[in-house]
Amino acid sequence: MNIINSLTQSISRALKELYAIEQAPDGIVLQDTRREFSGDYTLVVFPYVKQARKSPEAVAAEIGAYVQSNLDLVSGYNVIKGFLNFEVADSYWLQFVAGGAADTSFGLKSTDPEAAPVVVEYSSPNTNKPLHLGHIRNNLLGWSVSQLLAAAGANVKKVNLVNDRGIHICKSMLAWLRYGNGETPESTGIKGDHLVGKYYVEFDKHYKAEVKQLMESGVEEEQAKKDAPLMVEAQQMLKHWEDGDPEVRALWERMNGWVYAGFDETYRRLGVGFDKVYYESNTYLLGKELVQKGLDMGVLFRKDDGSVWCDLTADGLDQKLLLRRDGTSVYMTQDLGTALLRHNDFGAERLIYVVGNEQDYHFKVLKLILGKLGFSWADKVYHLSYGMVELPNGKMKSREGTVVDADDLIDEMEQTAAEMSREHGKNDELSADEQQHLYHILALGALKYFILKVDPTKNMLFNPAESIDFNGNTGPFIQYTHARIRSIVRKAEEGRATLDFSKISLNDKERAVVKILHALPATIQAAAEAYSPAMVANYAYDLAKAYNSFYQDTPILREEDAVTKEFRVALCQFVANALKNTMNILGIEVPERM
RNA sequence: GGCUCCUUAGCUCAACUGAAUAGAGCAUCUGACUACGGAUCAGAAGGUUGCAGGUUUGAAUCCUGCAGGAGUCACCA
Repeated sequence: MNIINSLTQSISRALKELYAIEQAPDGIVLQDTRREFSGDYTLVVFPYVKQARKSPEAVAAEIGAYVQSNLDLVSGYNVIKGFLNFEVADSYWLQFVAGGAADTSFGLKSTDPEAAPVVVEYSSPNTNKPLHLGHIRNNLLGWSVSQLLAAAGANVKKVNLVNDRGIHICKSMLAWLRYGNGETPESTGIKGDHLVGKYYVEFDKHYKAEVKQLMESGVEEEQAKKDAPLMVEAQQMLKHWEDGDPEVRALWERMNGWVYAGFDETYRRLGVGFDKVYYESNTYLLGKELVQKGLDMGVLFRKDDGSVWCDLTADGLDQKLLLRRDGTSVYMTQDLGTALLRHNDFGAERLIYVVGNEQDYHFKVLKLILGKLGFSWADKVYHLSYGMVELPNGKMKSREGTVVDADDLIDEMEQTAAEMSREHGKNDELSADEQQHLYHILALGALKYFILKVDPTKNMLFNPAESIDFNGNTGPFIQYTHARIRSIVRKAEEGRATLDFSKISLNDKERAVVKILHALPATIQAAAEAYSPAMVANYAYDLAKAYNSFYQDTPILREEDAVTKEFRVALCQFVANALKNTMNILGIEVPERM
């Protein structure tokens, strides 16, 4: 049994027997004893002193004595003010290592494929331009949270909702017709999504010129923006698209096809994927029936001009439009529809949307309206709201050319990784292909770790010039630690035997590593509850750091005592497995050598 | 302007639901290569946790006010 559960149960009994305090074991919080004090786990007794009617020192001493006499695994305790520090017997740690070292899935729960799934939507790109740094955070988070929830036992389904229709795509299409000269990804060698993005920019350029011209001839800015011939034509094209005009549809399919090929390539390089892909062109009409239902139920109302609204003023919000006066739907209408579709498709236990915090308001409203429409599962909708990625000079702005392109960034990372590897690496015997693969996983390890180690809810700063490092608290640091361990374990592989570790005594560095390993399952559980890959990333770093410190001044293969040596090799193996599993949750591969 | 979120070392980030002297990395300085892999390790220096109050035995964490920043408040998505 887990020592922490044993402790909290024993403490719970102690509180009851000594002071008649009813405190369930779950409610008792143990924290890791701070380094400067001796002990492994600490109970803060202040919350109980009032009821116990004794001094903090007395309460701590009495609980300590009770627990030690009732739990063999507690080898001692000490009291400092109101802090009761428990010492756990080495025998417990040794048994833990003996049992877990060879468990390649340590810390990971198995999933029941029959369980109601947790559906995670992420990525959800527009098809008019390539992916950039903001999308990278979204994709890495979406993938990692999916891995994390799966590691905590959830049956995860990853979905993508591609925004493949709308005025923005028509802009690219129109510009391509006008100025494209029949260019294709094949004819130009330009990746499909970038080619389409190029024409989106091209549209904007010519459109701006038209607006400027109109304004110079005396038209108001707002009117000019509506009247510019290119905009009028794009609107017409959208209408033709909605009417199913074969020519427009054919062009749309062709250009979207280029974009999908480009996206697939970027997804592949990022190492992310989906169980199901939805297309907005199939779902954008959904939701209208829901609006009708809402009208019938009386939770929505129609204004004189025919538009339909939901009144949320009672919830402290405004009125929200759900159907335009021409009867067409808006974003919210579609999202109501797709939520229902997804709920029906999966019978989901939870519907998670990985979407930036700029849409906090949207999701608040979405949940409210779903509730008003009578869907009991409205509270299963969870908006995983993440912070913006900022650049040193503020937000990314395509007009100012400050957008960090996803493909460019990966390219640069791979180049840097290659340079670093040639400088430091021990991979001369690798083939050219293997080296390329290594550079790739190091590059992505650095990038992914850099982004995922930050609390998802917080905005983060990304400095392209100097942000990504390969030393210190980085992905490659952890990858390096893994490679180094694997090197040791490979060398130790001959003549390994299962020996009885029970006579060993642990040194401080060993104990520190074992305690961190011991905390892995609880860490994954807590991280999953918080939807925070950052907690996993920080864990992996703590473990690697503690291991490196242990490694530095403790002989392993050089150790002469066979049992101690075998124990240390087992500990190495254990750490390697834990690093591999935690990095895998982050979507990061760990190499055998680097 | 209304609402929401944020502000921790020079910089980038930690600190689980309030707990002991607020921790890492980068940058700076000093040590460790006769190596189980130095992409490492050991150490130094660096803080009035934006400011002012309050609650509490105890506050970076909870409450109020203020300052600064971000987001949002579309018949865009």
